[in-house]
Amino acid sequence: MTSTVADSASARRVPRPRADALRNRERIVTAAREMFVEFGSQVPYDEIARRAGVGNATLYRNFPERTDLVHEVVLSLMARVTEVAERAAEEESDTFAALRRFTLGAADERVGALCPMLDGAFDKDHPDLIAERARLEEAVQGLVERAQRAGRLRTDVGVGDLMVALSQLTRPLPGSGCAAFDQFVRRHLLLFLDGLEAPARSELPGKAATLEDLRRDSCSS
Amino acid sequence: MTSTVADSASARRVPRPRADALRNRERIVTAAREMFVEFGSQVPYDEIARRAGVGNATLYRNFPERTDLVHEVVLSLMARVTEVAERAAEEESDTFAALRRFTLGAADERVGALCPMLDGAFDKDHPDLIAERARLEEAVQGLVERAQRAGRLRTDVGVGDLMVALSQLTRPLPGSGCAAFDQFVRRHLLLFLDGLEAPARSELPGKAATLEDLRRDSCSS
DNA sequence: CATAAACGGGGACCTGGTCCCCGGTTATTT
DNA sequence: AAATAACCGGGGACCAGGTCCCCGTTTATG
Repeated sequence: MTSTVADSASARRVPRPRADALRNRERIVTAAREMFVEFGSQVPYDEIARRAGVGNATLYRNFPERTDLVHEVVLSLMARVTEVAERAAEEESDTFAALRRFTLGAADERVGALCPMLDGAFDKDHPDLIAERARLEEAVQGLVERAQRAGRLRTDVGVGDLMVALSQLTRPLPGSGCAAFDQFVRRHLLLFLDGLEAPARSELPGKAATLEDLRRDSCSS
Repeated sequence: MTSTVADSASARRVPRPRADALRNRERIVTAAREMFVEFGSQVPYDEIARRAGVGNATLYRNFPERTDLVHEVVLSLMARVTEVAERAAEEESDTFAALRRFTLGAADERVGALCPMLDGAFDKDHPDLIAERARLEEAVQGLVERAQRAGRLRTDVGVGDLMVALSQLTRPLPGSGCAAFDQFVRRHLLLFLDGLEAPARSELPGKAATLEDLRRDSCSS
């Protein structure tokens, strides 16, 4: 056995997974993300496998616990959304335009899926998750604060308000996989953003919602 | 058998249901409405019965088919929302304030529940339903047109936009029966309404959504 | 007070999701 | 290019949970 493979990994016994195995794993996560958004994270394993175009055994082999799959999906989704936020902040000069771009971009990534994730068993305190969440929060918080300092965003709203409304508005109606619905969603997001713009047109009850508020409330049930 | 009872109904054999029977039926519909909102219309029959404080047999006796129950719940909900719309139009002098009042009132009635109803088997063309829907549409359409004519509501939005966004924003997060969430919902509805107010702050893609659009799209899946 | 309608809980049936086994297929190695 | 081992996929057994009915008891009516 000449060691041509085991250069960076631990000695031997980790000969690198096969190419199609990784491809399948990726297809599964993608399919799961779509299914979770549409039917919730309790959707049958076999359905996910079918959507991914793989046998159910492959799915069970890759993710023996449902928790693992949810974890992977949430992580990948948060990474993508964070990416959107960072690019928006970087490439958009107008602070409110940056906020718009983030919002619409996040909608395209189906952030609405993050909410239903919080239902069942799901390791909320996993290190990976905390790290990724920190990145996301920092990015969005940055967008919000920048726009507020520039006087473009009303100051009686918080990151939590934006994120929750965004999630709610982008959640698909259960029955419809209807594509034309996307058009509606964009309209409503833009309307909501118009309401977010300074100066404020009305007085809001309660307090600006931070992300801490969200975490606390969503566990209270 | 002296016919003291069968005055308005068909001859005999319809001696009027017992008092507690009607009371139970009402409690069931109320419980079902709450459960549907929170868990979708596929929620187990036994759970509904438990929430209603009746035995499951009573539930099965009153609504042998799930369709019947959904039908009843939708009908009762639409009636209540229509009521809200009509009172808002009648008692509020400012046209936009009427719109606000309707929106918040409808949220209290949990219109969000109407959406998940459209998933499974559910007789969409029942006469009762068509009639009630006509009343509702007329009432809301009236509110919208009045506000638009008064120049208080932007003209690039339609009844469909309002109803869909309203439904979306009031849908509860699956996991949380969290009461504090209501506070958020009101904030977001008010923000959305601010975005709806004339003059328009941005240009929207697509066309103002009528209720016809909604019906067409939600069946396409 | 008599009576019949309505109630409620417990248990049998059955649908539908989970999870494993094993024969066939496909990427890697010399 | 052939050998080999990892990976794949479908079918079926197991099992949890929802549905639905039966029957002894309660309660409104006249």
